[in-house]
Amino acid sequence: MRRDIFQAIADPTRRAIIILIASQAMTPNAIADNFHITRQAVSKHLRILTECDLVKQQQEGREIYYWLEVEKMKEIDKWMEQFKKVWETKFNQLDKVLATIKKQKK
Amino acid sequence: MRRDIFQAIADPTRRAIIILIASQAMTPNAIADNFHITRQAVSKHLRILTECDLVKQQQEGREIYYWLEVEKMKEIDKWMEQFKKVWETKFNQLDKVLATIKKQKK
DNA sequence: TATATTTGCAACCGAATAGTTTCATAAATA
DNA sequence: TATTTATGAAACTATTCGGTTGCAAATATA
Repeated sequence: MRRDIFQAIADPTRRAIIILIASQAMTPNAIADNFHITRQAVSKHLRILTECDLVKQQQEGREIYYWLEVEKMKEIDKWMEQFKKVWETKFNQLDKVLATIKKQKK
Repeated sequence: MRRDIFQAIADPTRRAIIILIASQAMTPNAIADNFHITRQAVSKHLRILTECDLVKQQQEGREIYYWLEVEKMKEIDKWMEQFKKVWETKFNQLDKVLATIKKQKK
């Protein structure tokens, strides 16, 4: 059972949930109201998101509030940084790539 | 068959391939040398990456060079931007979240 | 206390995933 | 020309995924 943030954000429903609870904590029922899937399916998504620490929860009576651990989202941003270098220096433009191919063929 | 960039980067091998060909174009054989899977498996990953326009290819004789379309990676960065607002304003700190929960319960 | 609400968990199911082996094709080379 | 090399596609397989229904447990309410 692979369980990392990249696999977590792969599913479009989970991405929508993430956005939904990014600015306010919500219960599973309230979250499920926004989708055409069962509350249990939402619960499973929340479990996956919780397992990779993207989401935190706190019980209030019989309700459980879930919210996004925005800090954890930074890990994706961190992974992205290595590409920013490439696209900022514009090293990887098509013509440069083709030049590299020519060079490799020699 | 869902085929989007988020699903594409979900697989760790594909993420490694992406990094590998980010700065230089490579052939499937050369890419496969870096992993403990068959060349055919790499080919399948390249097809998935190509199908969502993350990777481009150009044939040179009997070799085919693959490289990362860095421009396309910006779409991930674009999606991330909505969270940057949240973590920059530090609105989503734990204490604030808990305050929101309390408020909702009233 | 009896009932309603909120939730997570387990079992099940069809589809997708990531890998394999086998094969066909096209280009380079002996 | 015959052979080697580089590649993609097809068929197959075990596992994972995203959903469902049904159920049990805990809390709130009538």
